[in-house]
Amino acid sequence: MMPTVSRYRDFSKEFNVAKDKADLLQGTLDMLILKALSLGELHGYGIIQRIRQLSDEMLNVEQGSLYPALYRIEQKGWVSARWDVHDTGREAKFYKLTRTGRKQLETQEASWDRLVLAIAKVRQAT
Amino acid sequence: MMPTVSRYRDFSKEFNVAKDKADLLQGTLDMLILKALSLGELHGYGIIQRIRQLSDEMLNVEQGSLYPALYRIEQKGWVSARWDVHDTGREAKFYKLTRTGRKQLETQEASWDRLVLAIAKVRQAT
DNA sequence: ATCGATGCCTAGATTGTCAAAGCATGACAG
DNA sequence: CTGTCATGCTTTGACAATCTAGGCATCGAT
Repeated sequence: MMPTVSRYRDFSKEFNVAKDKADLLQGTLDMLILKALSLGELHGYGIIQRIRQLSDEMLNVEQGSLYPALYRIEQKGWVSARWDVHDTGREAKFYKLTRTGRKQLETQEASWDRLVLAIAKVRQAT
Repeated sequence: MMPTVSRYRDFSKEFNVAKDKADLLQGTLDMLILKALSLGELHGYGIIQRIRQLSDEMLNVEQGSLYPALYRIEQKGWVSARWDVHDTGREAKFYKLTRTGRKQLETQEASWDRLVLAIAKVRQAT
């Protein structure tokens, strides 16, 4: 046993730069989108703004993250989409929570709560 | 040799024990490892057990996640490693938090708190 | 005329986690 | 003695989600 040389890939080039804005953790975006939509029908770009606003500018969802996520979520039947014109006269794709989506939101929130609790337990250890 | 697939089998399903096991979200593992090591020097396998125990069995870190993470973390200088023999007489690779690692733990904990807060803000919206 | 904000979409890269496998040793039951 | 199990480290490959960085189009204001 006891190998002398490690052969894991070398990530040492990375340098940790402090960012003022927090990157989303994988798995949280769906919940945020569903939550945003639970407050009412909304189009993609509006979802980004709503999440940013509700989080006091702490969460910034990139478009390149959002739209694929919306597609994914729609495929799963958690939201339904339709093109519509909104007050400004511009067209946009409006998303609406389905019943399944609302269920899913509850599930994901419960999951999130469990994770937060579990991590809190670890962190409070002395 | 290797008995079919049994080694990593999830016995909670077979024994019908509701584990409520949460999958780790990407980005949380480093913090958990650093936290575990902040309680004292430990080897890899022990880190897994410690995290599982501290989280009341809610968090289960796979070996295939842990060891690459440890390597990554060591490359960043957050931990130092040395081979040693422990009380059982077996060899193991012991990891120890460096000063940089302790700072990093604080940073990641602050980050985590910010994320949890931000998500809480979104979630409490009506 | 230009420019920023709005609005949607995509390709590619990155990255972390997991599943699964291999190897090795010690303890212990049979 | 032999087999099995828990311990212990390593590696490969798959996978999924996010981000970067573009593209396109419309609109209002300068």
